[in-house]
Amino acid sequence: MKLGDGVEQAIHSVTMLSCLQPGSTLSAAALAEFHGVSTSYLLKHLQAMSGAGLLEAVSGPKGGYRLARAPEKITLLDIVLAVEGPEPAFRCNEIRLRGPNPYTCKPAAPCTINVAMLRAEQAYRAELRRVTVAGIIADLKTIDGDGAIAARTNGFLALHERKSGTAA
Amino acid sequence: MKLGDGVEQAIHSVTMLSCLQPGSTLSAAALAEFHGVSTSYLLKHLQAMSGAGLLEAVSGPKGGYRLARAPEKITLLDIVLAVEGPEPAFRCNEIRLRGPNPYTCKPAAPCTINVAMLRAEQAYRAELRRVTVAGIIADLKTIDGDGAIAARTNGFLALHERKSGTAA
DNA sequence: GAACTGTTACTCGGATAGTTATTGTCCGAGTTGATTAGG
DNA sequence: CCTAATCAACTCGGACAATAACTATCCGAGTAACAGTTC
Repeated sequence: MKLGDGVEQAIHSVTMLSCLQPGSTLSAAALAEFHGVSTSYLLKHLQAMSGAGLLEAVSGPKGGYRLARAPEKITLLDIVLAVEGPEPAFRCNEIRLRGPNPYTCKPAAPCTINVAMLRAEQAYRAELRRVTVAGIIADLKTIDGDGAIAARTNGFLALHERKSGTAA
Repeated sequence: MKLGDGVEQAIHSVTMLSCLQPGSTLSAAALAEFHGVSTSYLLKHLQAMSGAGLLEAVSGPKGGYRLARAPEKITLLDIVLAVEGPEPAFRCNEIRLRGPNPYTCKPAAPCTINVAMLRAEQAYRAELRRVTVAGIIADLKTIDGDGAIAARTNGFLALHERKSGTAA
């Protein structure tokens, strides 16, 4: 039961990408520099999210990443599944069927333990599905009373945002 | 987001231990043989649960493991935490504080992302807390119409159960 | 001066090593039961 | 025949390798901007 560190990087990156103006992009190098993490490793997760349809990648100079959907349409679950993979955390190996005396044929009876674990994980995912990137930004603004966080983000974006005229 | 295979083994072992009569024990070797897994590796998790206060270990010949509490008092969450460790799956490394322009001092504002992830994990744990070992057995009996599963378990227990007169 | 073309530099993308956590295994300490000698 | 000490075997407990996953990195393919050239 451990999530990789890449999940945090991915969520923060998406959060930051949601702060820039429509059509603009931000390079992976800038995102990595802002968060103080490895550029190449962050790229790995950005690519995963790009493949999952969460982000759009723009090649060439003045290129970078940009959100493929509105922040209201991106949930934490989308990000976690894109980075960590869609398979559930608990996978039943059916060890009850192994051993010296396996069931002759019992395909109809599901493993009760597997059902319980999957139900718990569905609750976990449902909770993550309730949180959107837009909601995170809203909560952040509520906390950021003096605007220090927003000022820092905007200051960095002013230097690295790519207002390429490719779209809109 | 992946749980170790040991969790499944641990839950199945606890479920089986709950089927034997009060005071009796079952050796780790028997549990491993029944489930067709490595004995030494299963021991590792049985020890963890013993240290967590879920199981009681009896040394010497005719020894083995036995439940330390009633099946109604043991939840899936207890087992998962004992095996996988109590630390949460998502740990915030505060990467927002890193980078070229960290906050000068902002300890009061919590990381919104961390809060959301932890809340989801609490939902996950709450769901696991609702499921007790006794409940699993009850559900199993409901499914096991012809009694094939119970017959197999009882047959194995008749051979390997240790009705040591150590306790009650 | 404007348009076209070639170059160039910058981007993402996937394939490649290093490190850590998980899985699997082994041997030693402790304890109980049986055995055996003595009363 | 009963009792007690001794022996032995079986158990759990923690320390030790092998494997897989995660982390970090490098180089190549592609693309858009820029500079130079030509009309």
